[in-house]
Amino acid sequence: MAEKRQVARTSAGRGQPPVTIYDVARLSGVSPSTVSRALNMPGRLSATTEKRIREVAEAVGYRLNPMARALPTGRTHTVGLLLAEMTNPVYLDLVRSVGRAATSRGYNLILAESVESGDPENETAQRLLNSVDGLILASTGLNNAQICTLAERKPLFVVNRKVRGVPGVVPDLVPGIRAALDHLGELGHRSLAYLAGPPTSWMSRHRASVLESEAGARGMTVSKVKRPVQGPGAGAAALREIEATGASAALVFNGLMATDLLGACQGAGVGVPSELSLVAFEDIFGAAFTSPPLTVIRTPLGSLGHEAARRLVAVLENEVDADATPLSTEFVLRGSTAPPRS
Amino acid sequence: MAEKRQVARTSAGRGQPPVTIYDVARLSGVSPSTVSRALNMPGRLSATTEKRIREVAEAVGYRLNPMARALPTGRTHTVGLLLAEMTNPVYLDLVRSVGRAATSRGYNLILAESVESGDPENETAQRLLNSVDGLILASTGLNNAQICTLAERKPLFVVNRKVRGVPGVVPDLVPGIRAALDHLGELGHRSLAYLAGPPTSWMSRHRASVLESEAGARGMTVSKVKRPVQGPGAGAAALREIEATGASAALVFNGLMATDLLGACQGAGVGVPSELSLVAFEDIFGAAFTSPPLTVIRTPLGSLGHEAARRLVAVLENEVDADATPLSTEFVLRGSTAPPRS
DNA sequence: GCAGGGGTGGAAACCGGTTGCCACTTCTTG
DNA sequence: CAAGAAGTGGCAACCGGTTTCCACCCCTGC
Repeated sequence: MAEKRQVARTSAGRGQPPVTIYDVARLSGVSPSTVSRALNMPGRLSATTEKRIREVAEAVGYRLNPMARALPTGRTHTVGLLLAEMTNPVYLDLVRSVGRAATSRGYNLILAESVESGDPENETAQRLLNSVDGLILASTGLNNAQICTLAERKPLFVVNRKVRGVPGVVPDLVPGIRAALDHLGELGHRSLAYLAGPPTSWMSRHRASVLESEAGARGMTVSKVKRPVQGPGAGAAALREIEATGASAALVFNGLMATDLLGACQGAGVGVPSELSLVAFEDIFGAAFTSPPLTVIRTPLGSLGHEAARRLVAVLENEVDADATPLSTEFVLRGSTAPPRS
Repeated sequence: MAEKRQVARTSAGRGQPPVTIYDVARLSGVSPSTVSRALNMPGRLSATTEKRIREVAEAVGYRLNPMARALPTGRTHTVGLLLAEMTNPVYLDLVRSVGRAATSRGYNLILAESVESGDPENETAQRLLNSVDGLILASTGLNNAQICTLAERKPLFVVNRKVRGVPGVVPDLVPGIRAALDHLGELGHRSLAYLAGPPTSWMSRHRASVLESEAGARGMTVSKVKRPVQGPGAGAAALREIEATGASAALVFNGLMATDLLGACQGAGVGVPSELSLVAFEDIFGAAFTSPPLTVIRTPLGSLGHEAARRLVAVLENEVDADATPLSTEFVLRGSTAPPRS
């Protein structure tokens, strides 16, 4: 007789227990299945009962339990965004745009940062993967094989990296790099240096390769400078390496390293742009305020995130494959370039 | 006989269906409940069966289905972070620290931004609330009543705002403001202006009030300047308002507005700090690179987020109420202040 | 007058875990 | 040596929805 609840609700949520479709069903004199249909199969029921049930649901403040829905359908209406590390302020844009694109289609965003590298990141990805319907990977340290394995389990998009067999969103580097090299060429630079990013970064290698081919086409040379170990003194170390190449202009993997390098230049009395021209990849907030303001090749990370999320949701909703909109880099001329020192 | 699956799995996830505890149970010759106990009630079973089950689970690659667990327990192991708008780069710190604190305790982070204001934000909050175990509100446009209503449903923490009856995390403004005013006082400033933030911002009002009382104690006056409508020209408008007050130094609600104002000063030929001293609340990335570099009162948003998440999880885990660690603002002297013009 | 078809709504299985209760052993202990 | 306690593990209910059948009703059309 006595209905004893076997499973105790957690005491975390104070207040009365949430109202379920069973409550709504009882109150409107129909069966639970009918309530379910009224709420998400418009037209399946007679207009009058549908309306009545809707009103009752509204009146008693019914709210769907996403977990309960997820169990039978297997769909959580959630997308995951995995970042290896997001110290770089540009990621704010990425996170925002992915979040907005997701919520605009009724999806929630689960954000995960795997500060650790290697296996832990894979572990994080695996865990994340069974809480979400689809995953977006950005700035990942995972290798291609790991990414492919993940992609077999759930729809997945990679941002800023190309992995064979896995859909990805990558901007076209050529326009930005061409404009930058044209500009540097007109100023008279012939010998350039590229300060690379982390060795695991596909994008860093990609930039180096585009840089090299475009520079070659213009009769310029590019020396690749490995990124020094990060931390205090990294900027100064990078500066020494760059000077050792004899380059008159440097292209820097990202805005953070560029501001760091700029600081090192000031500390070492190296004039920018009088003695060394600087062009940074990525237009971080603040790049316009440095002195001199940084000339950059802007990567549209916001658009990349939006695009990735948009296409991911399209896949999740079984829509005809959303055609990829092409995304491009853009050269933004500010003040950190000048003709080489005679 | 024929076991027909009534509920079709979505086709989204390719590959074989995930392995469940039923599979593990069958493979190790025990009942599903025993598997459940083996996996999350260490010691409840005999050591040998527990070990055997664990090995089988590991071997077949069993992964818990979080949704299935959430249904009976009511716990999703997820915390929500709701931001009204996160155009401000300082929020990256907040998001990261909340995310880290959450994942370090085994919780996922669901991030939501409600760009709209008013009711839509409340709607977002309500929806978010039944996907998570607890919620953190930052920079919210919600009113106190709405926040209290939310707090009745699930554990909730507010960041950078005080709401009666709802736990919150707010830094102590006094140290930062005292140091700033002492500094300005020594330089000889007597008449200050406070460029306020959005009228809905509790923190803006709080800063104004602390500013006023501390200034009064030093024989200084503070004129409150309302924030002009944002957009191009906002900085110039703010500058005119500030000049109209006759103040020789201005304190600005946040770093974004401060860099904007700084740009307007440069545009209008107003020397900073020679003609107008500037102090910004919030130490945004880039504030150190402006010219002159911005002197700021730093708000430890990262620590605030960490603290909020830490205490929230403590509540969710029914731990003895974690004692709040006091958080304080800090004055960072850079280059945007000088003695008043004669 | 009756077969057939569309419109409505209910019963019940199921998703994959968790947990209260109980039965059966095995070990203490008086 | 009997009684009670502790240790093990199975049964089955339950969380809150979704979805497949199916039954029933009413309306057509021949």
